[in-house]
Amino acid sequence: MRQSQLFTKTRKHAPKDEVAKNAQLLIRGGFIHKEMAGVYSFLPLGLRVLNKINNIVREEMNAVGGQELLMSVLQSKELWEKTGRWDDAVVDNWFKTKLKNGADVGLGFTQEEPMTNIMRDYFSSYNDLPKLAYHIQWKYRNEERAKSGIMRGREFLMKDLYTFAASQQEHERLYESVAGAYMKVFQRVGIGERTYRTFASGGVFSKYSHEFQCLSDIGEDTIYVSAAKKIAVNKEVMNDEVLTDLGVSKSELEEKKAIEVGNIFSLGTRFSDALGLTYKEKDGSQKSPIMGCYGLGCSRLMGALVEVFADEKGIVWPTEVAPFPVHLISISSGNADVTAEADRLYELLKENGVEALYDDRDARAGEKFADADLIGIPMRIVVSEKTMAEGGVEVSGRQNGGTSIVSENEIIERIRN
RNA sequence: CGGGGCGUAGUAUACCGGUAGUACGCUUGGUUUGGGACCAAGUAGACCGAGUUCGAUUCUCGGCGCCCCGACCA
Repeated sequence: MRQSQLFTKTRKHAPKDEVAKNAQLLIRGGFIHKEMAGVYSFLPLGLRVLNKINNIVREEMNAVGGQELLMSVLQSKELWEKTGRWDDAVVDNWFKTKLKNGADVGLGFTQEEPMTNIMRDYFSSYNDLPKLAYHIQWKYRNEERAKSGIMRGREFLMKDLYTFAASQQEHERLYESVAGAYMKVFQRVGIGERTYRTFASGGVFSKYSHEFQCLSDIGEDTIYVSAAKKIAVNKEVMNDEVLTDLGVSKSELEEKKAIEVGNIFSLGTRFSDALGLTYKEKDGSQKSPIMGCYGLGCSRLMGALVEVFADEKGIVWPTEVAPFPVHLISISSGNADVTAEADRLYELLKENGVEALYDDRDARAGEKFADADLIGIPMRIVVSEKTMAEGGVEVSGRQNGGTSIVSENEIIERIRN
């Protein structure tokens, strides 16, 4: 994409109504636009990042057998009354409204109920189990206090997967399988090393749930971590009993702040029972499937990546989620030969399937470099009089900054590695 | 929801009870051209409402909005 055509522009100053680093940098770079507290629109660059994250999540969910669907945001009151979750006294962050005919509807804050209800139409036999289904959908939660940019909003994009198993053993196998897929997602987006599967409060149907906590000083959660054992415990559930369960002593654990980027739960038969989701066992008996639910905040993860990787110059995107893999910059200084050469390279990249953000703007070098640093694309290719004289293009990495002159023949090869 | 803070051009900021200045941006012209150039001329602003006052952007009250700390976070 030609940067001159991009409708967004960068800004030198962060808006004064944002303190969170992720929001400041994402707004300055033209990735997001604030609509109101806790509500952001995703602009072309931001949407590209979000889609890259979604696709990684999608690939890993598919890899463990997840089937994607898309459930509605509008939710009927009747369904949620069956599980007792319509009541404001039970769930206080519903956004609710009414249809023209007066019927109550809510904007989905999660989808256990509709997912379970959908499966009623299709589950009939033990042969139908196990099943894993997920969607990536906007969630609406009327938070009393939105904060931290896109990390805790009232509207946010979340992947939620649900598993249906015929036995506890099968459920546990699915649970571990999805947990493994989560770690793969976090590895692919570059935070695998610093993300811990963390013991957290389980709710009614299991002793613990697991959170995926990414170490960061700006995190809202406090966890206790053993880097050696790769174990972590949320402060919420930290007590002697938990330590015994995990086989660690308090002295091995270090207190850290962390961002919750995922949370997985065993649900037992709470939802299948309440909504009448059953199947026939071999012996002809009617049984309720055992469920699990697995949330991963895609938009929050995007914010977390900014928080974790950004430096004083701007965002540093991990390669897999960068809006473009390559930032091509022409420093033409009015020299038409340089522009022609950069245009040609842009076309060459395109022909080879490499999507580049091409800074073809009529601007000075300093401005282009500063913008490139802010936008945070991992690989930079510069075409200028200097590089033409040296018979190549200049390649540098956003993270390490080291530059080298590379011949055009080599460049495609290099990008692919 | 308790506590605190803040609303001034597109953005960031300043001053002031007598209608607002600076920087960036943007427009025009010129000189520049590898790390946010320079000169010149332009452009554009007091959240809303009420009150006090001769006069309110400034003071008071209310509303709305935003941020932070805490609580909450299925």
